[in-house]
Amino acid sequence: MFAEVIVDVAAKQTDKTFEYKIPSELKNVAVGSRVVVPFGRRKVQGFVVDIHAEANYQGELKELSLVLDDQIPLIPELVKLSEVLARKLFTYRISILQAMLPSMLKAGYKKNIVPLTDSARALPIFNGKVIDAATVRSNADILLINKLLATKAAKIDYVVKNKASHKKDVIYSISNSKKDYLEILANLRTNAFKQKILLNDIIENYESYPKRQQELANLGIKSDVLRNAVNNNWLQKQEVDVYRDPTAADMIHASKVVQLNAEQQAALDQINQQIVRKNAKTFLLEGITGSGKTEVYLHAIAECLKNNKSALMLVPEIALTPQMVNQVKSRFGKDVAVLHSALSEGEKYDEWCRIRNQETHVVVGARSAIFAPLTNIGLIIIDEEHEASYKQDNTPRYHARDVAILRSEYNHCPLVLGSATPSLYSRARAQKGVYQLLRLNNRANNKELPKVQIIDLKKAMFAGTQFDISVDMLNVIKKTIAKKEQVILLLNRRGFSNFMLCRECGYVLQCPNCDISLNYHKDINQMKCHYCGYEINKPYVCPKCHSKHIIFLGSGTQKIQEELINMIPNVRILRMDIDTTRKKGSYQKILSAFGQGQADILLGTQMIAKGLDFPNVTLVCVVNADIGLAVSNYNASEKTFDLLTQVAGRAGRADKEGLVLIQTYNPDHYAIKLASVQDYEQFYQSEMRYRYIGNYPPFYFTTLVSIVSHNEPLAAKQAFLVKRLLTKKLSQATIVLGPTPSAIGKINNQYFYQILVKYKKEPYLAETLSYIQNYAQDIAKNDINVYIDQEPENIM
DNA sequence: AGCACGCCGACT
DNA sequence: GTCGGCGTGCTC
Ligand SMILES: [Zn+2]
Ligand SMILES: [Zn+2]
Repeated sequence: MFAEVIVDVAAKQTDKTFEYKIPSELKNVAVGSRVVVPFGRRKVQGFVVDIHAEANYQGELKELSLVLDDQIPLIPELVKLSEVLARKLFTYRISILQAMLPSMLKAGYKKNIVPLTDSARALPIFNGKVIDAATVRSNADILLINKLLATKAAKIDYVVKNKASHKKDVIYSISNSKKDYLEILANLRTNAFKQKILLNDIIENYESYPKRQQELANLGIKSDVLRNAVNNNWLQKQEVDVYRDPTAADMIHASKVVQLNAEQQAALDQINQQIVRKNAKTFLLEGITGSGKTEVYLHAIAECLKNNKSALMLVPEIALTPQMVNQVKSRFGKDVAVLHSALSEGEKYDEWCRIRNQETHVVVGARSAIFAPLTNIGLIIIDEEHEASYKQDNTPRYHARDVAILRSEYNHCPLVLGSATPSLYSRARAQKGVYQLLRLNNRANNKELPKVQIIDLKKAMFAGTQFDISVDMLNVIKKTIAKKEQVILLLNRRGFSNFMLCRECGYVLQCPNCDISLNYHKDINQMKCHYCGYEINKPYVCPKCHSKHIIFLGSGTQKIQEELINMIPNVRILRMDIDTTRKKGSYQKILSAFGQGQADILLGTQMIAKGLDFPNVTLVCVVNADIGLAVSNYNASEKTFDLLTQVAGRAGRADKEGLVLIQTYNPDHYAIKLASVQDYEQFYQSEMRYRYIGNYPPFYFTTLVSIVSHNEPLAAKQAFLVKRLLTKKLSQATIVLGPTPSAIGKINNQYFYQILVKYKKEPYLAETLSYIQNYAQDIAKNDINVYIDQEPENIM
């Protein structure tokens, strides 16, 4: 038998299958197996994507070296999907396969240098042992090793390291009868206290064996006693795999099923019908904040399980809170797996294994969970489908929604896209009938909508010395805190955080590799580049003029925090932005501290718009609703509307009236006006008009072509050639914009030139783009790369 | 991506 | 004569 293998070498030239002979001693080789194969001089990891009886390749065939897992990691659906996605996204198939699997299944590579002769072994560098090639650093050593290799006194061993391992627990089981143990106990020496404890436990808790080593240790039985017990055949020692379960300790109470209202029930009926009929239909569930979308999801999942099918639910990373997870687990218990970036690598791998071994049938997770190895899927849900985080912002640049559609087609199951503020893309598709629109117009528990007040900053008086918080806003904040109620304060700004400025010469500390300033990271006391990862120690004098008068400009939230502390005596503030949430789990920590009333104000960037509902929050303040609008991105209005609608939903509960204050310089802008009355449908109408006039999505599809080189003139020249090619090959109606140099000049010493293609129908686009990628490879050989991003999030 | 091979200039 | 720099080509 012969296997077609995709090798773990991400390059254009190796982006194809390589054929290998399957040696008869390798059992369990199947489509989807993770294997080690010889590849040229070295060994690499690979994935079997096809198996056939006859050899296709004309030349000499090598054999597969090794199969790496007991359970075949890739299900056939994903093997097939990887091919489709690689083609659609213009990336290497191996990159897609890696993205589909937990990072634990990524190979590590090592080169060992093995001495072959006695004289070589005797050299101090070997000291009789094999050494790692990476440890050979000095010129003298490199020279020596090269000599040895040339004279065959040493050789290089290429090793593929498999990280995947299960946590092992040691358990002790019993094989004698209770009577036997009583006899053993009777014959023990009088001073064998620990052995007596052990035997008494065996006799008293006979049924609860086998026991884990830890449990026995808790009784005071140490390993020496256990070793003795094993030697005497009282106990048998075994190693078993256990799953690292981060939530094992949490007691989750079964919750009772909530009765749906008529509107929810009607939506559910539509979804259930398609689950039963096994129809790959896409629904857009448009439900205002508080309309109970989650309940509909949970009911649909229950229907799915009832039909012996599994269900996949995606939630934005930031909304994947313990509360959210518990809500699902309380309904479906152990049948739920959670794939979450806050888990450790091992925990992620174990959750993934539980899914792969079909031990759970409900998967909840963020973007990458769309590749969960679930079989027999009966329903896919994407909650808050408008969230930009569903699009991965590095290669492979897939959108979870697009992948979901492919998986729903493969599994013949419905897909539910849910949102209070659907993306215009999805809403427009629902309009055209491509998706079926389901609407929830009522708040499920009849909560009042909060009152929204817009503060016109053109006329407002500012409190304090900074021009950010108006007197009106400050007064309401003070009043709310005085009533012992809580406030959420949102700064609508991407985290421009701490950079170094010299007060003497005005120098801003920049990354040497990128045209962008370095950020100060308090936790590691270093300056770091967000684009290339470059790091240096925090300077104490200006690197340019050596003046000591350097300052580290705080983030916007930090400034406001300081101001509020000045203006409101004894105020307690929790700040939440990229600076305070960099550490794992800190995001949750801040939220729960605020929930427990440890602060009066939760101050933060966009990330506070999601997550928990705080019953004691009666005031939500948006400091600046305009920053989002000012960004010259075609979807700035949509993003602002989404954000405002979402935060407005945070204020007020059934018993206390909520108030939302929005400060803006554009009080008449439709995004702000309509968000204040939570009128999504009207916003949709207005925004569609704007998009139509501007030739923007969803009236056009977009593709961003980036031409990248270390050599700026080369990048520019090639970009113009690409543009000419595109204009020539694509149809008249298609708009080709650019090339323009990217906003940040260079990133990691590479220059980016971008071309935007807008099209309605372009049958030759894929062909043309792949032609361009090949052409770039041929013409400029080394230093030109062409990256393609379908439906980019940020365009001009 | 690595890794080797080969060609050429520079240096014992 | 040999070391090492880089351009070129291949990996089943
Ligand atoms: Zn200076
Ligand atoms: Zn950088």
